Amino acid sequence: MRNPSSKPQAAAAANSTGAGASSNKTKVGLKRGPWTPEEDELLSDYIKREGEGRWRTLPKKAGLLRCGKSCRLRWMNYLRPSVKRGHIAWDEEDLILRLHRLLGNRWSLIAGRIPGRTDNEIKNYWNTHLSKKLISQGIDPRTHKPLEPNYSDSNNENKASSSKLHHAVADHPSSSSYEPSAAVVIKDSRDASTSNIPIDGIEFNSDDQYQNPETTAGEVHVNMQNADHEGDVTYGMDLRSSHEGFSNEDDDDTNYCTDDIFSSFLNSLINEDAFNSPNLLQQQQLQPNSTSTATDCDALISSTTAFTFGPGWDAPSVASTSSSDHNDPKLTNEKVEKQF
DNA sequence: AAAGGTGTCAACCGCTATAAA
DNA sequence: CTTTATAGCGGTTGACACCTT
Repeated sequence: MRNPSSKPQAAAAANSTGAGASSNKTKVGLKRGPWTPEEDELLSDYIKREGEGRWRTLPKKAGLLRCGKSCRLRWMNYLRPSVKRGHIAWDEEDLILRLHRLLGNRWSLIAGRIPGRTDNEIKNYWNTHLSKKLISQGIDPRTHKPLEPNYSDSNNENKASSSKLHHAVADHPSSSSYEPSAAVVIKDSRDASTSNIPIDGIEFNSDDQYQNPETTAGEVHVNMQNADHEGDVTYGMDLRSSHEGFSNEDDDDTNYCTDDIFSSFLNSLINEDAFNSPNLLQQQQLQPNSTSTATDCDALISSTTAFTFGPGWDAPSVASTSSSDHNDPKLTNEKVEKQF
């Protein structure tokens, strides 16, 4: 197995053909493939001077023979100072698992909750590690439920294009085949599909799921029926904004809310999820050698804007012993309210 | 030691959403 | 309303390092 931390330098140093590129120069003389240190420097210097944005014109101004898209990707996934590289810690992995269970293949959303990690990195990590890990534990990575006996067969039948075996486990489009039982309907404004998110103990507007994206666009209806807090809470949210934070410019509609609200909402879902998931508890029990501590998690979480977990998230042992507290939607709601 | 297989991940592709002209 | 530019997303590819035989 390769040392992941050594890869960036190696990749950056490689200056010939690149991943996904059949030739080095195509499309009117634009260079493709791995970035050289010189190109990285040009791009970094330019962005430090001029700032991000205007990607189409950036390469020319920066003296790069790359398309703007490639520049943007390189900056976002590699050169940005905030990008954290290296091994994904256990608590990060755990958070990815929880978020994937909630959100499906919404890599950008997941990445937005994990400081310093990019969607590409998380997607790769999921495809290469976590999905296999779940399968080895008898868990369907698409649904986070126990695998069906014929999982592999049906999965392969539905494969459309990937020819590599190791891609098969990752070949689960975010919504088309992902049909958990429960139901948060999250409509991505960019996307005609919806995510159907399983959350035990919370009932979510199940009538509309998958059927009518228009009627549910941008909204999550949460009906906390088993709580002291009765009545519906409607969250309108632009999921695209999660990466950069909300603009707060188009909040004419009072139903629409800020990133903080979405953050809090998601936090509450994660907390709910954390204490209602046998799979996660099982997984946590499978990590006896984990060095993760509450401090680790605190450090991770504190660096995220408006991202506050309750104490029960900190350590698996707490989750297993005080789950009743964290199943209490009242507490979850109080945490949400504290955000304001 | 060599060949083939496998795993990893940076980079690419195609597509959609949004804003501005 | 249409067109164009820009930004961003998820899925996929392929080079390369490592592993196994």
